[in-house]
Amino acid sequence: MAVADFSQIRRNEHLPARIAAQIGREISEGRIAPGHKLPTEHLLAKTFGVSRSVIREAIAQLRNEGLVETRQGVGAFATEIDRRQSLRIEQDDLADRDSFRSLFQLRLALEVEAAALAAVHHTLPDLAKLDEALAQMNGAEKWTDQGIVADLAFHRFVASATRNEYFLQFITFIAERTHLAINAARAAAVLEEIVEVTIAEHVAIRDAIATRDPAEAKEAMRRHLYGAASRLGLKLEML
Amino acid sequence: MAVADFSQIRRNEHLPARIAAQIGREISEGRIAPGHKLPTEHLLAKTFGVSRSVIREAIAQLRNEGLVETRQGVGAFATEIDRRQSLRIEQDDLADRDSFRSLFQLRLALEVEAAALAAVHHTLPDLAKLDEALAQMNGAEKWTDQGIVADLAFHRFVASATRNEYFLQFITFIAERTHLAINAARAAAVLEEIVEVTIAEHVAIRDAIATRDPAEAKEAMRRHLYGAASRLGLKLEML
DNA sequence: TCTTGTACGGTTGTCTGATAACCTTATATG
DNA sequence: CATATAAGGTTATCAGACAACCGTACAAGA
Repeated sequence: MAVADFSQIRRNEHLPARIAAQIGREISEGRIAPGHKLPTEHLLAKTFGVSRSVIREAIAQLRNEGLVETRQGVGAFATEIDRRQSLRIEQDDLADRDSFRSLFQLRLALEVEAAALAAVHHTLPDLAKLDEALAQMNGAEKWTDQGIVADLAFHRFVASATRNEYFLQFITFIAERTHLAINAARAAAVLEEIVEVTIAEHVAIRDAIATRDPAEAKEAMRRHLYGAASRLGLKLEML
Repeated sequence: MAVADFSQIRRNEHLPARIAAQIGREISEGRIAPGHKLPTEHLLAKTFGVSRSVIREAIAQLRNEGLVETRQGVGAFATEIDRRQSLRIEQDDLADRDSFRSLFQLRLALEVEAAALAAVHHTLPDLAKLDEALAQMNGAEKWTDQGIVADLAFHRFVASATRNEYFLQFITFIAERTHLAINAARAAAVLEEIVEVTIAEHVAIRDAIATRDPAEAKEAMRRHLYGAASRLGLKLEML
């Protein structure tokens, strides 16, 4: 684990990223209202005590996120809300237990529906992939990340079997975020329990999908995610 | 309508955005594999025929998306998939009917669950906001965007009443994307039908939430979104 | 008085060149 | 063989200049 610790040392964030984060916060917390103009690049450079090109790189980042739009000769403006082009999940936010639970609750909604869609749309190669992931879970040694990798793969294959690209993107993204957050919390004891107990739950999901039973697939996925949340000490709502 | 047409003229995209899009495509289409190194800034500047600072701004954008990570003195690398920090929905993709239906199906899963959570967690001010949005729907003149604005507000308030920040962010984002796509398709005739027919459906959602009945809230939201999809000519799956 | 054209000042977009900081590899030394 | 140093290459930041664009003010003409 010592080597892993060193690899987790965080490189300092570059100036443009830090400045973009600050300006982004000003905008998302309402201190710069939508449609309003940002200070000029020259003034921002003086204010932050950096060169203008650092400011330009920061604004390029914000522009890419859709938080800011620039007009040559005029200035940079905070956009109206509906111009935002991406959804971000800040990993640091997930260190907060309530935020983590909130994301897990949202993941539940998506994955339960995905299980039902997979029950309808899966193909034989999809089933083979699920079986492969199950086999990797069975072979996973304790105290390693291998069980988690197999778990992520299982969920990714379920999402892929929906034949819906957005379910695949969203579920893969959210599942990875939640697992990264679990890793960061270093709940090593929880990892072991997850690996052992959830194999049966994953098998139940696989079997419900294979028998093309959407209601049972939903139920199996629900049981699995509630179980996972419970093992993580999270209290989800079953509605 | 003529004035509106003129306001839609599109500004040329700046060089860094265009270059970031090209490099991003190379990465997402697998021609630059995860973990592999990009050409140096100097070489990219020569290849694209631009200055190095344009390249740096492009890379800053890609870095912000998590597609690329840079190491000073070494180079820029395409990231492993799990380092991607945001979910994007490209508006152009939603011009494709199947993609639009896929996103709508995902929206269904989220909004149905949100209605149930709102039934449990809403407050009196939440109900007042829902009523306000309903009043705006009633007052909306045909052939304007006002009905859509009220509809978006209604869904945003439902999501807010879940008391779950991620439901709020995700639902707001997806609802706006779908409405922008509808606008872009200029289905003016459909707009009128949406505004008139769906008020009753929204009222049913509001009432189920107010009576704290999660199952009924789910059912009401389901009927609303299936109805909306049907009016848009989309065939969703009810599972 | 109203409309059109021009000038001016300010701001963003891009370019050029330089140095700092970092990383990797090769070579020298004990 | 292990450690230290040098060299070369690359990114990160800085500074300055000019191009392109925009908004406003003012002048000229109808």
